[in-house]
Amino acid sequence: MQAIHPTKLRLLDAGLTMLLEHGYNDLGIQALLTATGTPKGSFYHHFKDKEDFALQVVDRYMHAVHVGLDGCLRDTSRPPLERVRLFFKATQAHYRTEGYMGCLLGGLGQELSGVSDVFRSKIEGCFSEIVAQLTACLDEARQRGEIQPHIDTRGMASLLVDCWEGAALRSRLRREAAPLDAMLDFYFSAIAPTVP
Amino acid sequence: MQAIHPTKLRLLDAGLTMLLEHGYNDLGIQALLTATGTPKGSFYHHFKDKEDFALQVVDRYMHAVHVGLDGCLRDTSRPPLERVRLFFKATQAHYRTEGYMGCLLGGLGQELSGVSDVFRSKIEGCFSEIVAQLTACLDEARQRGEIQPHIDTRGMASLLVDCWEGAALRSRLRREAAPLDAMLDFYFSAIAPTVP
DNA sequence: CTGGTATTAGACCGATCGGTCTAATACCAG
DNA sequence: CTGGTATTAGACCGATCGGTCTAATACCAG
Repeated sequence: MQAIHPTKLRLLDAGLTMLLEHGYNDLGIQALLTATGTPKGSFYHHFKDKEDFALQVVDRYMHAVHVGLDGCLRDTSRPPLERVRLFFKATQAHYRTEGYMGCLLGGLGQELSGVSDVFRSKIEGCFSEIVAQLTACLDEARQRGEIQPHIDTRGMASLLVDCWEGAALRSRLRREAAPLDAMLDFYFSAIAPTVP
Repeated sequence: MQAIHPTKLRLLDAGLTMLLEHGYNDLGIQALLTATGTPKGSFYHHFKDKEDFALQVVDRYMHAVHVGLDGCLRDTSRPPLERVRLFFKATQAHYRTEGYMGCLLGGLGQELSGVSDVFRSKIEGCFSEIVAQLTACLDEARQRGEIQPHIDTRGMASLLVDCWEGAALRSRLRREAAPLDAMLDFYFSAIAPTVP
């Protein structure tokens, strides 16, 4: 594995924050260069074009997501459903540090999927990777009898991700965590009702 | 009530479709003018600027939403929960006619809320209008005992809208209705479980 | 130190952006 | 028909966009 050149890393890091705030079309290359003190030649040395850059930012974002998923979902000291919930609570905590700007995948997905099949399939691919990880954990919950045996775990994982993205949008609009909490409470009480 | 000038109407109608597909920043004024055969002078006669235009497109979108809400939710021949569900099924049918491009509010909300407080509060205002209408209908369901009496109807209405938006994004990414159906099935079976 | 490659530096490019402006024309009230 | 206003028409504007290019410089292997 080749180390990432520090200049490239700086651009990708700034790109994540700036893409989250501005989206794709409102983010000018020049603004990125000014913010990071990078000359234009460096940018086009490390990236083919703006699209390539944004796709690599998404890759880095997804790398972080996978680290989070692995860290939470493989913690066998906790019951599987609790691990899933912890992952989303951790994600929520991360959103807070960014000022509740929502999820990069949701943002770019909404902005670009009508216009770019490259981004559309890229983002859809990211979501389905996340769904796959969550599905495995829900399967484990089903095996342990924590959720009912007839449940379609893949469908339930997909639903969870979808609803989460909706709550993340609302959280972005309101700049607060409440919609995320409400969504998680509803989902988990519905999937594993506490029997009185 | 003053009649809307036909040119303005043409621009607003085309704007709805084009904003849904392209989003705000990727939609050029010139593209809109070419698509509608309108000279630039007309555009700036009817609209102060691009932002004013987009906000008026949102107003028209919301007008249609309110017509749909009124049409469904006031149909007292059906139980309230069924009316709510019918509203979303009708919305889903409308998405289909646009090729599953999702919801304009979700699209513009994601793209612009990080960068424009005008749009952020506008879109949030739209969502809370919808939530208010749905809340009234859920209240009616609660009165009739179709949902449990302790339920926070406003919270449940807000949640419904949020999850719907998430499912609409996924539907946009996948260009199909499945995520919308899955979300509605889950929500309604959770809020009013069919007792075996 | 030497030579070759990776990277930086930023001037420069055409295209397009949103928006302005003036003159021509359509429309409508009297 | 007349006069005044609403609307159309599109040339034009500066600013900025993403991207290219060449020369200078940094870096690293031998």
